[in-house]
Amino acid sequence: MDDPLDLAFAALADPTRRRILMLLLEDDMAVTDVAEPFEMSLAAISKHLGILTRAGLISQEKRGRVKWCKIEPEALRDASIWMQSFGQFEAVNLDALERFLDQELAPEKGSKI
Amino acid sequence: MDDPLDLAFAALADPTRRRILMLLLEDDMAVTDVAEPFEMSLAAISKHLGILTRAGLISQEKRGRVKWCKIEPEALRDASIWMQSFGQFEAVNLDALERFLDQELAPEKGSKI
DNA sequence: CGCATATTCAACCATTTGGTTGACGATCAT
DNA sequence: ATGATCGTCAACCAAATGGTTGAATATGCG
Repeated sequence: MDDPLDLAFAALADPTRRRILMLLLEDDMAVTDVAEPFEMSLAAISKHLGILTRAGLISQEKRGRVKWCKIEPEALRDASIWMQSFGQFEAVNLDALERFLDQELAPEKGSKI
Repeated sequence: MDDPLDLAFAALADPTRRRILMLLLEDDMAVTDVAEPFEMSLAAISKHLGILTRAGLISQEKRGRVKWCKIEPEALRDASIWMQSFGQFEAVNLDALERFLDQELAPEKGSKI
């Protein structure tokens, strides 16, 4: 029920949350700044951040009135290891990586990040 | 909405479906045989298989009255790549990564992206 | 043909999800 | 102290999810 893999995969299943992770890959950010590129209420982003936090994919630390969000790549490892158990995924092939990044980063390029 | 990654991660988020994938890792199986270890109706398993199929994680081929389910690692690869990009490039500044990829792919890589 | 097997479909149900809005508690600046 | 900013909470909503059951559709067998 509370299998960490459930939480991690479910968290990753939402494109907004994956975009958030991509943002945080660049730098730690305050909640408000995370929300800025999205056409969505701050409360909605706050919920997404809560889901990412519960999944262990990010951590949040409050300093003053600002809550800083930081990516926690370790949690991704378990999910990654699960997939490796299929044995058929060797090293990342560069073309595939490029295709992925092109697709995933495209929305960010439009905005000034 | 129809992002393949959405479908793949959402499919992986359910423990029943992950168990099904583990089963299919051993061998191709008929729907009924997939369902056998689960305390759940056949219809429920059939739905799960549909979700896995739509996500591209398995394929189903009907031979006679039996529908054979087969694991399809390709879709898992994209998801795996997505996660590995965090593990591997966590500390890399994205600009640098993009510059690296541009440089790596710029010379006449006739790939249609 | 007639029956059993394999699988899906359709309708239904409870719960979860992803979003909204408005009020609220903290914290900082003047 | 006043007021602006940061973020969450609570209540609500529509839609999706994961399950059920019972009927329906193929297909194979004797």
